[in-house]
Amino acid sequence: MNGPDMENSELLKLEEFLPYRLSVLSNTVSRGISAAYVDRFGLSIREWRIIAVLGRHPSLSAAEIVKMTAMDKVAVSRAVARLTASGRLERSLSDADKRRSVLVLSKDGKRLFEQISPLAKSYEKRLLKCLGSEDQERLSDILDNLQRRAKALRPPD
Amino acid sequence: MNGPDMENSELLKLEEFLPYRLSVLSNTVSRGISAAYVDRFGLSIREWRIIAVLGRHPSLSAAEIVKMTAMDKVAVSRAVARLTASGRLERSLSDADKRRSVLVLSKDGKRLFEQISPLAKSYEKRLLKCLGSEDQERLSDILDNLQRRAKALRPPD
DNA sequence: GTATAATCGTTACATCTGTAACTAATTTAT
DNA sequence: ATAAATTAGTTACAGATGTAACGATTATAC
Repeated sequence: MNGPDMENSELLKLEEFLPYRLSVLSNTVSRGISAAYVDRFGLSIREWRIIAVLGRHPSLSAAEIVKMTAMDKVAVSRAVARLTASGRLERSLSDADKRRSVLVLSKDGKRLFEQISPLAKSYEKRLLKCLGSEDQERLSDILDNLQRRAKALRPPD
Repeated sequence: MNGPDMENSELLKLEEFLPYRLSVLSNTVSRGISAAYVDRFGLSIREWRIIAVLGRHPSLSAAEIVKMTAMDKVAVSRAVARLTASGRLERSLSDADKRRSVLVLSKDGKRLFEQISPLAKSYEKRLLKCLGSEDQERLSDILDNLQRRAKALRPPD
């Protein structure tokens, strides 16, 4: 080894580097989604996430949304402000704890969730069509493992 | 179906939605990398990508870097400007085509690449430790397929 | 050869994002 | 009961980002 045709094995090949590949894939997919449906409704991806969470779990506080969306509290605060301003969300204060907000989709917000959900699912379905059903299940498990692991590997918040 | 305990199958469960899971995973991993080594050297992830590409492929133009990094040309232009300013990169103009730049790592840039490469590989190795070797190979194939597919699904640039 | 179109990279502008600082409300400790 | 610490959410600021417009150069069409 270390002769003229060694493999240079210690040097990184970006195109094979898992973090890089995940980032590129995630960006490609996100752009596809925006183009496919989120843009049309004047939503950002983050606003859409909040709609999606509140669509299935009404009456969450901002802090609970933080936990369920992997967004930080500033991002949630801003997205909630925009959604409230555009009439998709209704915000009130908790009686028990006057710091806490109680967030609920408005009629309009619910309609949005019901309109976009099937589009999102259809996109996902088309995306997954390139995999056999066995690979689909395997992928899901792998992603769970990687997520757990990645979380453990990074420094505490 | 459609009774009180229907599965609501047309409504999206964010936590199971592949694009969402990819985004969360990619962000977690990227933060881990930044914290683990990129930050220490005063590099952004994008600057690091350019270092990595030029480390293995010297004398690229900005447009070629665009193709190899999935970054857009503005992002490349800005990252190259910073890397040049900080002495990690040397920029000259092509003789044949005076629009084209010719980019090469400086001595300092090369050293950076050689220092960070093993750290990056080690991070990747630790991340992948949660998967068996069979799953690791499977994952690689799956990501390739998904990337191709996601690219095909989104509107032409 | 000249006009037109395409390419390379940068700049300008508006928006988005992350970090830290902040106010207000609640909890904990003493 | 009061002081200190914690929690919820917002705001302020600096820096990052995406889109569009731009100047400069080269390629193409006629």
